[in-house]
Amino acid sequence: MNVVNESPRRKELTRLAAQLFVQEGFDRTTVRMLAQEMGIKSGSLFHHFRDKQEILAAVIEEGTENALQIARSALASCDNTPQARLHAMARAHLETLLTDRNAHVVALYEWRRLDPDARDHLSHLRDAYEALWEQVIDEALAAGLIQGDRFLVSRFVMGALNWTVRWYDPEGPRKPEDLARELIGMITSPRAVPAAPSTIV
Amino acid sequence: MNVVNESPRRKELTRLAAQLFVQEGFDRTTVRMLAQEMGIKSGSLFHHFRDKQEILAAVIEEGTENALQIARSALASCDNTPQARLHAMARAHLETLLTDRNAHVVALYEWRRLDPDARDHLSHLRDAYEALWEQVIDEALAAGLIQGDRFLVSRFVMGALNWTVRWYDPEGPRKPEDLARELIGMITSPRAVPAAPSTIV
DNA sequence: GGTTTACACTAGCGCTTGCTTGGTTGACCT
DNA sequence: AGGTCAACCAAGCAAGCGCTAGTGTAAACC
Repeated sequence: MNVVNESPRRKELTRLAAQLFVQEGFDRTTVRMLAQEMGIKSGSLFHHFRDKQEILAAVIEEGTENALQIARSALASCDNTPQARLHAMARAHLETLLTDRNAHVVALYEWRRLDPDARDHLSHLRDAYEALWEQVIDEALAAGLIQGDRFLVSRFVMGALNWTVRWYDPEGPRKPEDLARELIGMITSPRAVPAAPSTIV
Repeated sequence: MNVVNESPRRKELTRLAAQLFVQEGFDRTTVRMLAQEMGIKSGSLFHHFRDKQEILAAVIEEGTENALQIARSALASCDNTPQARLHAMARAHLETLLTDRNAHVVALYEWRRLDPDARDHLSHLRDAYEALWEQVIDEALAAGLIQGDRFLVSRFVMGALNWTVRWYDPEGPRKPEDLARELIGMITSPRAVPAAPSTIV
């Protein structure tokens, strides 16, 4: 049995599982359904994963690690101003929700189906991601770009962003860039909003 | 079998079901667990509800109708300024999340477990509620209190508010009033934020 | 050439699920 | 006294569940 997400085969199976978990929900997705989607028989599934729980954990781990990596590189490559960093985080968050949508929907909706061990491990990953946000928001507060309580502002912002998975349509006219700009514009003082990056037409 | 939520007995059973659905999730809550929590045998449950699905629909219907009613009376009894109406809606929303927490958590997390008929009926209720929000936000936009795209602003605000069910602690120091004030303060221009109501110390 | 490894198969065990059936109880009405 | 009705119960059915056991096979390695 594979134990790490490194195996390409396992990675592909994880991706398929994420899709089914979104469609049906974790509990209603049976191992037989998973196996069929993967083109194998249900027994063969347990060669790749110890049990059904481990598939859920793999899905969430994959998505969260990607989000963390994207956010870090977005912060590393943007201007070093509070505005630019805030914008980069929002944009990175929304782009992750687009490219890794299934995994993130699963993470948001099925978190409580994780057993305690997996939840413990994965909450460290999630905390690392949220810490990035809180740091960027702290900088914006210190610069007077936004006002309010540090804790509440970060919760509100992450709530607004995470909620997008319930209504955002990737096929629609609005791009992640647009959403990010609008959100940052909404929470910053009007006079403080910088011009949009030059990539926008 | 009862068919309306009017029966007091059924209303009480619905309340208990909401609690279990939050604790365990809809799919993992068995009819035997529900029956035990209600102090009856599993077969007796089907005297009150046609099937398990109907219990879920009853829970969500109850919560949404309460939210709608509270929001309407909050709007009816507040000052007729965009600020006051915005604030009243946010506060009403958060207070509903507090008093009817279980039902709302179920509505947010288990919506997709509804069968198409129930979903159709309940989405009309939900649309009526969201229409209240969009109206109030339109007024705030027209008054120049906030800026941005009508659609996006309302989604962001509702996202921030709904997300509170994931982190808000009713036992903590922050009251719904505080959260509402902070959120409105965050999205409105600083100079436009009115003084807090006199009930705040 | 023999052994190991990765991946897949068939068959089915033991258990739980939502729901049904047929019948009982006790409060209330006429 | 006789009838009604909501509320409940004991028992169990058919279907589906996660997972295991044991086996086959083709490629990779020594």
